[in-house]
Amino acid sequence: MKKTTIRDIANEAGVSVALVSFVMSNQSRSADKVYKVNETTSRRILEIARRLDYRPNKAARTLRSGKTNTIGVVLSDISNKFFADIARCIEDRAYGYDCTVIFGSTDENAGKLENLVKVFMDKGVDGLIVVPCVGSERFIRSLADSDLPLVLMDRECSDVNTSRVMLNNGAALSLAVSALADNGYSKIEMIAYDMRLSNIVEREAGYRSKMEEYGLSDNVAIHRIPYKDIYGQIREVVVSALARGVEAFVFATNTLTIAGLKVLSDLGVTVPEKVRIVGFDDSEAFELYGTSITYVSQPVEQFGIRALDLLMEHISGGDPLSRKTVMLQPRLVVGNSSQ
Amino acid sequence: MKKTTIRDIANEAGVSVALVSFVMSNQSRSADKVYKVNETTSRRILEIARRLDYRPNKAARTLRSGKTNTIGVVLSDISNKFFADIARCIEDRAYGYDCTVIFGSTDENAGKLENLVKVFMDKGVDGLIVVPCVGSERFIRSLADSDLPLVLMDRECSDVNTSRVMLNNGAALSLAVSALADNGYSKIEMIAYDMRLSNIVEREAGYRSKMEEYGLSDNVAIHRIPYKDIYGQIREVVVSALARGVEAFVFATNTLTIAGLKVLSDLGVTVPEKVRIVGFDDSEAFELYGTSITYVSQPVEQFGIRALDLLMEHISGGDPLSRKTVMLQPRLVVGNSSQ
DNA sequence: CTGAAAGCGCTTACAG
DNA sequence: CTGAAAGCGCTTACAG
Repeated sequence: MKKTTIRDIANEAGVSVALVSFVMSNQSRSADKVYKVNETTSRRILEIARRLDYRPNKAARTLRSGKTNTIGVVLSDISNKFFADIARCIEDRAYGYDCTVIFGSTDENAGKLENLVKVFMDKGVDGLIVVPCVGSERFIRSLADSDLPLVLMDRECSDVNTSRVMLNNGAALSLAVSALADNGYSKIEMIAYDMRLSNIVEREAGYRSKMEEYGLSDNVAIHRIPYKDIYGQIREVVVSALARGVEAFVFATNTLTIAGLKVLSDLGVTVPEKVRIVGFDDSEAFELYGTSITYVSQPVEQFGIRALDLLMEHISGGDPLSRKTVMLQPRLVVGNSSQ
Repeated sequence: MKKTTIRDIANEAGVSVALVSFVMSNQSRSADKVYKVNETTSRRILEIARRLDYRPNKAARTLRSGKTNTIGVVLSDISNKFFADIARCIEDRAYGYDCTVIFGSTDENAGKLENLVKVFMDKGVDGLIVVPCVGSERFIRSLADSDLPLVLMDRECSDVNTSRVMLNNGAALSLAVSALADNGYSKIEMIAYDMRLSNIVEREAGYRSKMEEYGLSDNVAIHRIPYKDIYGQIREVVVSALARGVEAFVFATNTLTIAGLKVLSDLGVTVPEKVRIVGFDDSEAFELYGTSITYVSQPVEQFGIRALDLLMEHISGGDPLSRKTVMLQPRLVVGNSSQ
């Protein structure tokens, strides 16, 4: 019941282990490739391998070759729907690359991020996909300077020469503002996070510049909510904004959108009669809300797919100068909440 | 810039690699343990290791010892909130065991499950946590007969001698029925899946027996929805049930609950005025629904924690006769939807 | 208490 | 076209 090794096959076939190894590795190449190995021998070896149910020992292969066929993905929180969806896409696509994936969640904590990356490197990964968090910039820069292939996702990190896949965050909030301004609303306020994450910063910039474009500079108001007690914080903001006669809210993230809708619902403020909103990201929660939600949609699956493809490109050589930035475009889904 | 190995340390310290290896592995034991190695030497070796930033090569260690410090977790779909939450718990807890986790999603497809398990075994895992799916019973039985530690989660698989962590599914639906019957409702119908998953079957049994307990056998009605086009299927069921004068619905899963609420909302059937419902699992979507939902709550984090603990117990020896079944208890969260 | 040596299973030059 | 051999970095008996 011991696992069969390359040596067992060699004995059985009466050839050297080297030849078996050669045949086995060529096997995984293109099917139409003509082996340089004698075809009869090769066929015999393959046959024996199948009969003995040969499974290459990955640890030995890794030790020898240095390749692990494993990649590490460091994201904020895998139980968050956005990242869970991305994780799923990466998992599926990695399968095609004959590659397994290990995930880690940072909870927006730079220390955890650093630690996770170290654990993954110790474990042995061929490359890393990382969602930066506040405070991790320096570490990520040093990481990029090492020779481990790296792809950044969802959030920028300045002065890092590597590939990345990002959302056009400015465009996302421009779409949100336009959706409301085009319906004649001008008192549009933004609810964002306190955190200085690049994507949040860019979304704020998108909001601001679009407001200016509509000549609404004087109405610009960005509310930066601390990461804890979101509901309570938003409630305060909403109450005072309503008192000032706000006409609409745009939200910087999905979590903020849900919390905002919950607040409005609890306050008995109907949408879109009393106030208009444009959300961020889709959510199954929207379906149970009374009115259909207008929201900015991200091509979630593209995050995973493109990031993995870029990483694989790095891993399989590819000159370091060919680093690419993939900019994903947001899309507006129009519902009644912005009418 | 090459990675430092045990040999570099040995050279630097003027001792054998064996001694270094011995010191390094003892180091990871209890801190108060007195080394049998000369303390000065040991200290010097440790010091050099730190100075040279020594990181043990996991592949070499695995090749030699056969241990990978990796476990595989096979679940339905990691982008599903329930499983994503579990994944997160397992990830966090595995860290404490100095162990990494690889996840795989079956999409309720026995072929995928089988394939994933094989990939994980080839990759090398010390153990497996598996959520069975319909049709995977035979394969899982054969898996349990191999010597790879295995823990079943969320769903049963008969005749498998291994540990498992399950929800008391019967009790879950009993709670749901009681919540409604105690409020005087008797025409309570259940919406479940077509799939013959053990947890669904047990939930149906729980519904049925509780109805009988209340003397409502004649009102028992279980609607089994196919896995595709859930919304459309539920809509048909709901419309005809309403025509028959149904008073309440109980749902077998979270997805069904959300879809059901959506259908009711679209039909303009208000809850609890026109019909009462008890849902399954919490969801952020409930927060945006007009009335608070009564639902059966599962201790989600316990699934991950207990399953991992059981698996680790298997892995670190533990006699095969001590297989345990952990039965998690559901809890009823009362809202207005059942009043 | 410490060292020399074998070996885990594979791949990769290097001969022939 | 095929084989003998070295070596990836570690751990584990076995000597001394």
